[in-house]
Amino acid sequence: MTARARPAKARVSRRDWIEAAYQELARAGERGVTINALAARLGVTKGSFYWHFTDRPELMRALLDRWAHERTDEVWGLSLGSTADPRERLHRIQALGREVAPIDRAMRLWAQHEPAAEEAVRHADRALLGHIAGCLEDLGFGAEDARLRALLMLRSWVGGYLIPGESDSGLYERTLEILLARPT
Amino acid sequence: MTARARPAKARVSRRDWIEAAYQELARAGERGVTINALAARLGVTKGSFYWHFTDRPELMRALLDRWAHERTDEVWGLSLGSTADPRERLHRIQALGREVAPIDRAMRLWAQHEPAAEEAVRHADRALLGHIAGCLEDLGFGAEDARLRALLMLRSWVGGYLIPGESDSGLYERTLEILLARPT
DNA sequence: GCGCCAACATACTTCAAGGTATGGTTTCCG
DNA sequence: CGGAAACCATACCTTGAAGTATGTTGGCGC
Repeated sequence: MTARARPAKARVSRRDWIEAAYQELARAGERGVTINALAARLGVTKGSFYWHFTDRPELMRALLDRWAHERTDEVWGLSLGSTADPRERLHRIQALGREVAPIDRAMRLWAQHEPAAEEAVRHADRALLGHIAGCLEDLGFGAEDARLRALLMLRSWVGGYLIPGESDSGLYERTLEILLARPT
Repeated sequence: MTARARPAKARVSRRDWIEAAYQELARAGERGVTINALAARLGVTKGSFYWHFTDRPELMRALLDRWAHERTDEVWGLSLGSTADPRERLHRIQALGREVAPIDRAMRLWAQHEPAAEEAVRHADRALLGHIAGCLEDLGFGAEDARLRALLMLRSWVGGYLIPGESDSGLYERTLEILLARPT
């Protein structure tokens, strides 16, 4: 136990910086990740930061890595260790989505003006869409139709980030009903 | 025709500033709307800006107004002057969506960190959702179901802003099919 | 033809954020 | 114990954008 508490003499590791930045990214977006704010939060000054990192871009790259790995693990955890029932798996995806909403939203907003972040989101989405489409195929949808409905599910999901005010409880349930409705 | 060209001696009106800012907002987002950039684009300097406006927030409020009115007119134009066929009207909504995508996206991104913009988007969405739901009711959906499907349509629509890479042609057609599918 | 004022130019200040330079302190290791 | 390396504080520089203060000009009224 190598001194995890820090109330006394600060001493902050590189990982601590990345964690704090990650939290701040999820909370206030990319532009909210400022060196001074993080330093204050960690109880140190910029001197510490520029010891562990050469510049801000390096920190931001580390955040991309951290998110990519976390997201990979999450989708991985969805694939195994779960029921074989496709509907149940889709519900778990939605539940996961609600959990990771803050950081997911921050990443997607960041990706709007940062090619590296865009690439990370693109990559993560490819995996997630594949997983969703897999569930839909297990439910009997054709490959192309499954891909389309998976994309529609993702779009309606992240679309909520950009629509203020609306927060109908039980919306996800009924959304899933519609997306799983067979063409008559 | 009061001298619309400006290659010679600049002379820029307040409306010109708002127009240029509006273009730049749609192109590069809210943070892309800088005084100097607009001045260069208009062939003048900041001195002109601070003549017509007291500060930047005033310009941004003007942009909110301009967008709100434009959006109102658009939704208005959808209501009248159109076919009575609800499906056709939904198609026109989608077509309109493609047209206004840049400024719509910029507004929604801006609304993420600006309460005034959020309120404007909220208000515009309320009207648009009402209109879409109206079309769906005309197609025989119940009021609550229509509201839900309208929201789903809007979400899937704006969700595309935050999902990189995907741009399936003919996606809107098939999306509408799914959203209009009756529960079996 | 003269003044005057709207409309702009120029040069300056301010502020926040990233980044640098350098010196001080703690820790560990021989 | 002594010093080197890790770790951090302090003070400073730089940049870009907003905002200010004041000089300058073109055109219109009369």
